[in-house]
Amino acid sequence: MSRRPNTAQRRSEIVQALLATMAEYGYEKSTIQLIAQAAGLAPGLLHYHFKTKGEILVELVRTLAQLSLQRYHALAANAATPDARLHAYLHARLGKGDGADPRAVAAWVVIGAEAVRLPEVRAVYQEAIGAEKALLEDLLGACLAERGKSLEGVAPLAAALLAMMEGAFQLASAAPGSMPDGYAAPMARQLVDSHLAAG
Amino acid sequence: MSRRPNTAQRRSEIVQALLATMAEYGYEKSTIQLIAQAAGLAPGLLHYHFKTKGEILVELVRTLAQLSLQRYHALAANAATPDARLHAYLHARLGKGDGADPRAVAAWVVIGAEAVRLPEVRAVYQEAIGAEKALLEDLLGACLAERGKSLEGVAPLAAALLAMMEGAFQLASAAPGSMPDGYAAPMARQLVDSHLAAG
Amino acid sequence: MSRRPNTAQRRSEIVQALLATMAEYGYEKSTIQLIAQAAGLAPGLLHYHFKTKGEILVELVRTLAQLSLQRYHALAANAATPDARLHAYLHARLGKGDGADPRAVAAWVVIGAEAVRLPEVRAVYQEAIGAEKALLEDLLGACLAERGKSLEGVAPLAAALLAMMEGAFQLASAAPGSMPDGYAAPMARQLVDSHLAAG
Amino acid sequence: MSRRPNTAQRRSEIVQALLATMAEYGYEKSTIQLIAQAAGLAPGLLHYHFKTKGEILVELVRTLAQLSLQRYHALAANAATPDARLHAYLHARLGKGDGADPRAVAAWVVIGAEAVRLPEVRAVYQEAIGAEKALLEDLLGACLAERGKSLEGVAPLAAALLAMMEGAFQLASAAPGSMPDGYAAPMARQLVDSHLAAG
DNA sequence: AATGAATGAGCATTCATTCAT
DNA sequence: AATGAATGAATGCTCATTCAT
Repeated sequence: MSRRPNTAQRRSEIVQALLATMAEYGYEKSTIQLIAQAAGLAPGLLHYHFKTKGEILVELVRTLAQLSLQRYHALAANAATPDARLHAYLHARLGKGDGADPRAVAAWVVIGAEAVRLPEVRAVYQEAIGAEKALLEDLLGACLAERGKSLEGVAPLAAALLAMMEGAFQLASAAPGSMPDGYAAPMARQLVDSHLAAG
Repeated sequence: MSRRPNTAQRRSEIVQALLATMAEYGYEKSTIQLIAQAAGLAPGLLHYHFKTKGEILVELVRTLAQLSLQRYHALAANAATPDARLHAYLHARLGKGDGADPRAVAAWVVIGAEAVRLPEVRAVYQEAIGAEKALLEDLLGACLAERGKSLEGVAPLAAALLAMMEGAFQLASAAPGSMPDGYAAPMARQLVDSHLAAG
Repeated sequence: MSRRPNTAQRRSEIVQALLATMAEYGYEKSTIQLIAQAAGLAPGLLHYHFKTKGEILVELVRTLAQLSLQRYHALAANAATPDARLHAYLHARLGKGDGADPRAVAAWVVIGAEAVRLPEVRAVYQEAIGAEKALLEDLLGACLAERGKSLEGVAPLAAALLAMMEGAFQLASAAPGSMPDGYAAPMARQLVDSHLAAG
Repeated sequence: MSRRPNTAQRRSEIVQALLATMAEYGYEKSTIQLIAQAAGLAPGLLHYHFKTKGEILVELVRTLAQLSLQRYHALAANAATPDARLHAYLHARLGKGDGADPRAVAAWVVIGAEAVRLPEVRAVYQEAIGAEKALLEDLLGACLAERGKSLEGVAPLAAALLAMMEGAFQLASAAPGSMPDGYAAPMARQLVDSHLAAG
């Protein structure tokens, strides 16, 4: 008699389609037509499942943020010590292969720029950044605690590492040839290890 | 009887206007009308001085890259040692005040995202990043040489610092409240100092 | 074993929903989705009971016309003289309270404008206006006959009163604050009474 | 060197084009394309001279209101007595021929319905109605004063006449065949004359 | 009868670019 | 050099209607 809702499935398809187009065309040039085509759906249907194009973007931000956390948790499952967990984190975020998706990285860079001007995007972007920062502070704090050191400098250290990660995404997407191969994860590890040893 | 050309002046005014609008509206939403208004010029005049809107953007990228180098050179004028020059560089790029322009930072973030999809922008963006990276490698190399150390690891270290700087711009523009105040320049210095000491 | 059809009930619900939305949004902006929501029905169901949106409008015109006549007959039931019947009519159409529905009045105004351009609506609208005019001519004619006067001027008089009524609806819906409170029914009565006395 | 603005001229052309299309298609169906075509202009140009379609409508309301007053003043120029001026007014508003424009009447009816739902339209519509009502009260007041009568009942009388006029426009546009030919102006005159004589 | 997803044409609006003056 | 009007394609969004379930 009635028809089963399939909204969740469709919404996810649409968000994935935006991810794909945004990595190639940016947000503004990812037209509804283009996204619909990438999703294999009729254009009008996108506005049935999302009120505005901006809502698709916001959901994409949420999806990518969640994905990032999931990837860490998967890699950190077997990490026994604070240092191992920190390394797992840096590898999850900066390592190549193992589910690293250049499209997702490029889309994240575009999102970062949209967050500069779109309040709704900025809100969810900041939420994601805040969660990431809190996690990183926890990880660094555990490493410091194990060494019997003060937690005082943990906030700026986490901030600097976060910046390094975001910048690595930026440069990987916009100036790929200019960067050494696979520098990010090992270098981040070395820098933080030296700092923890010295501090 | 002909009046003297003021093209250079006008072009500069237009580029500055784009800088201003892009920080607030992004590139796509910085319409010719809006840029003209910000510059106090008639819309039609912009296409007299620039063939396309994209050309204004490319010139803006060049202008900002040049500005960044100038700021370093101004601050490094009195730096006598390699370490002093490196610190001057990090301060020039990450320090607050002293000519740090939030609008320019925001515009640079937007440019980074446009570089992902626009080949002409990517070209000049990579050129700027390449120059910055070369400068940074020089500075780091001099510090290592002074300590009698190998130059082997200089490329990834420069890359990591470059990433940290770009990421700091990103986060300063899109998630300002989330970051500790004035963390970037000191933390970058500490990390590189520890690394140079340990390496 | 088949359930009993409830088509008549559903059609009425849908028409009432259009009445409600049209008073607030007009006809064009009363979307099928909106009407369905106001009726508490699924959108698809509206096209099961009505072939097109226009058909709902036509049925609404008929419903309102019928309602108007019913209201007069209810109020005129106890009127013994021609003058009493005329007064009952004017009160039924122009009086406040007693079932006067501002939404119905507003909807009727909107219908009047749609009748300007939609032939199917104009047809039923004119039918309703014609019936109203005939009734009014009958009522006025009886008053004149009772006074032993000629029926000659009855048509323009009925037309003028009809116009006054329609205009009162218009102004009540679109410029409510501008009109004196409860002016319409008494003033119409006075004007027609003076005219019958003088004519 | 510079180009002379022609905005006033263009705006007027566009408003006239809306007047023409609205009489035939209503407001919602008067698409920008259609209005542009009626004005002989490119569609995009309409949004150069008006920010939104609604603004064109608002200007049309103002234009029609002004026109109505002008028509009265032209006809009343030679009226020496209060009664002559009142008759000139009724003739200006209800008389056929002499610049009576069926398209303007139909457009006014459509405007009246749009005023029900669009606040910006309602505002200017009410302003126009208010001005008309004030003028009518002045005219009626002068007639009463000349007869040495109280001005007490002037407000509802003006309101009733205003309603009659608006209703006459409505019926002339939506049910033309149903009304007697040229009934409105003479009948309005008779009704008000009887009333003034009797009151 | 009923549901809610799906379609696609149509809409107001935006905007880079052109051009007459 | 400069102005501001003009163009027309493109875009996000709306919506009556259809249809599989």
